[in-house]
Amino acid sequence: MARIEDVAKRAGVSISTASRALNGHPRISPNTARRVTEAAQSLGYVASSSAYTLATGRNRNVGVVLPYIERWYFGTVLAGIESRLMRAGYDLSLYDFNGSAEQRASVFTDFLLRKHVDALITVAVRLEPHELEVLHRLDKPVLAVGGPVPGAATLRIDDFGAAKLATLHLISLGHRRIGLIGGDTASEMDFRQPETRHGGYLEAMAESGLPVSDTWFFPADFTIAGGYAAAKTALSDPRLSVSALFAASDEMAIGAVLAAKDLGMKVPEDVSIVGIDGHDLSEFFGLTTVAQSPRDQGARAAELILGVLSGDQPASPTDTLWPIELIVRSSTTRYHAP
Amino acid sequence: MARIEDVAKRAGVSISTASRALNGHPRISPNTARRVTEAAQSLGYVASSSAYTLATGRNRNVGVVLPYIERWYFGTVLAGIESRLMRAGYDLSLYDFNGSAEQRASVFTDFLLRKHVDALITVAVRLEPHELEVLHRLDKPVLAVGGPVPGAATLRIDDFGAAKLATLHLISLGHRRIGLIGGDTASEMDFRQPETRHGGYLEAMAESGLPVSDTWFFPADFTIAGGYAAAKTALSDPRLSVSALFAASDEMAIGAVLAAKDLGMKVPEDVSIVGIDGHDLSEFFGLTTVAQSPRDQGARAAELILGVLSGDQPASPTDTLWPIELIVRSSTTRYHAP
DNA sequence: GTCTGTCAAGGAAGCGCTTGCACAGACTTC
DNA sequence: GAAGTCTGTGCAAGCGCTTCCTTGACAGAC
Repeated sequence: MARIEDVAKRAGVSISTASRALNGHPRISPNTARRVTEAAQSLGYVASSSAYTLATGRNRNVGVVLPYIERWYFGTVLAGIESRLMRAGYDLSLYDFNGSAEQRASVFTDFLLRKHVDALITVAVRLEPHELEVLHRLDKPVLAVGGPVPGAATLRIDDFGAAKLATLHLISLGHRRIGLIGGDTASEMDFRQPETRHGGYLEAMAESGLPVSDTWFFPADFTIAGGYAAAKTALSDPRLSVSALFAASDEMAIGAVLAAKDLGMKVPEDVSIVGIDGHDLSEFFGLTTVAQSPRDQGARAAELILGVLSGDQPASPTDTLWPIELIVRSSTTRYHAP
Repeated sequence: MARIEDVAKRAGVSISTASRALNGHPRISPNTARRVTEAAQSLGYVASSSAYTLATGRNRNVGVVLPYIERWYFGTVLAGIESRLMRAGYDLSLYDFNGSAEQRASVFTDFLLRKHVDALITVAVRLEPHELEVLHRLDKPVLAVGGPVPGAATLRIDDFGAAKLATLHLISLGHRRIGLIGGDTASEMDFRQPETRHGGYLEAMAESGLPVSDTWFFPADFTIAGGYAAAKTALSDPRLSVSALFAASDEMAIGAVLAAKDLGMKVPEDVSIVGIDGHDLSEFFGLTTVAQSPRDQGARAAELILGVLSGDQPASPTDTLWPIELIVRSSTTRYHAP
């Protein structure tokens, strides 16, 4: 592997000149710059990242912390982050918890402390106080996507407002008895959305002067199967007679659509269903949803962090709200008495 | 941030002794080792990874190359790799193509050359010759999961055999006219499975003396929506009258199940459907499938690579076959004439 | 009582880069 | 024409580790 010394020799300049030429410093004559670039090219030279890091303290590397990779939302945010980061020549180090407490602990006690990353993006994680302290001690830019991290910049949708909007949509269609498929305790541990969205639903109901029954809440685990099971209960108990369901995620909403069909009910004639997320599959299932765009949010998050790292942006902990959009499809319709 | 010098000072030893103590070298008295460990602990010392790398040439970092993160199979393999890697104290650098040719190119012309990773795991990518050459020149252990990379070790299922097994399952149930929902040209570009699985289907049919019609092949893009569209065509053309469908992935098979239902057909009474993968959702949809376990494969892949890196395993390019399992659920049944 | 071998610990080089400082020469400016 | 300002380049220190080589202390062998 070629070292910078080889490049310098071949271009007939000193090592320092070679370094400056390759890094695009001013005060290098165009002619020299060209010779160095050509020498590097012909030798296939690529700077060793560890030497670069040791000398500069910069890593060209951003860490991403998230609870699961294999779920649609997280994977999609990650894809967005990665594409923007790579375009800027930045590496991405992945730290996911994989649902394991010890893996999670090791991220904070070991990995993050290795000075391997210049900045951190967290995706919808709900941090414990001592984890937060680790983050602050790192003294590196931190950006939280999809859920606030105290003291850090944030990029998120208004989850509360999104849930309220979805619920108000149902209410505006004349629905009065609206069930909620929300998060169970396990999912609340891992990320923040469940309870915030629950709150939006409650406020929409309250503001519209509608009563809410505890029996209209059906906890689930944010998966299709979970939403299916919850909806089956919700729709087959004759005492409840909800005419619409709001699911706190599209995946659960899709499960609800499938459950309704399996119960011989027609969507939306017999039951209206609305979700949140704008999941890839929501269009396929004709689901009315409040869409966010995780991929674009990820890309934007990377952009914000890159801005801070390049010094263009101040590192102030700003709270950026990502726009949401109500997409009405064929899973919701006007209420009519059975 | 504490440096090793601080640790040494605090423990009252030289830097070199501190280093050896922290790395568990022999020839350090137990007493000294303890003092150094305690000093490190109390200072919250973590070795700088770039200094470590520069001095040793080792990175404690494995790169993972894959075409998409947000698809179930890839995300799940990735989760498996990550969990095993973290357990060994290894970082993971993510390089995905994101469906972008230039992003893909930059992985090979830039990122991989930075000496940032000790080894590479590729997931189901179909490498171009010049990409392969880059890999070989890196002179680092490479492991290919889910699809061979010439000259590298491989961990994969027998895709050909899996497809054959799925098809033979249908044949053994008396089906004769079996449609194939396989890969379209776009998906064949990105990864290898489509055409291999196609081959397995053809061989099963041929060995059983069954004719195959070109009109029984329905290309799709390996998604639920794609499988749905393909199955709708397959099942609604009266000239075809296929009694069973083999889909080259569970996601397409799920789409097929939904299409059948929407056409008013009963699964499996009116049409049997089988997939490949053992997708998280396959159980939910009662899908008969040939299951692999991407998560376990990922973990195993990481383990194999770690073995090579630690010197326990030779770096010989072995081809490891991961077992597959036919899981019969409620989407397939014995053929009976309409 | 000297010699050799073993063990624990330290000195210092070196990994491959960046960058502050020094310096030589060319170009202004009065 | 001397003093001062730019420009372009080189020297060498230093980033924080690991590890080869050496040293010193001590025990057992002769």
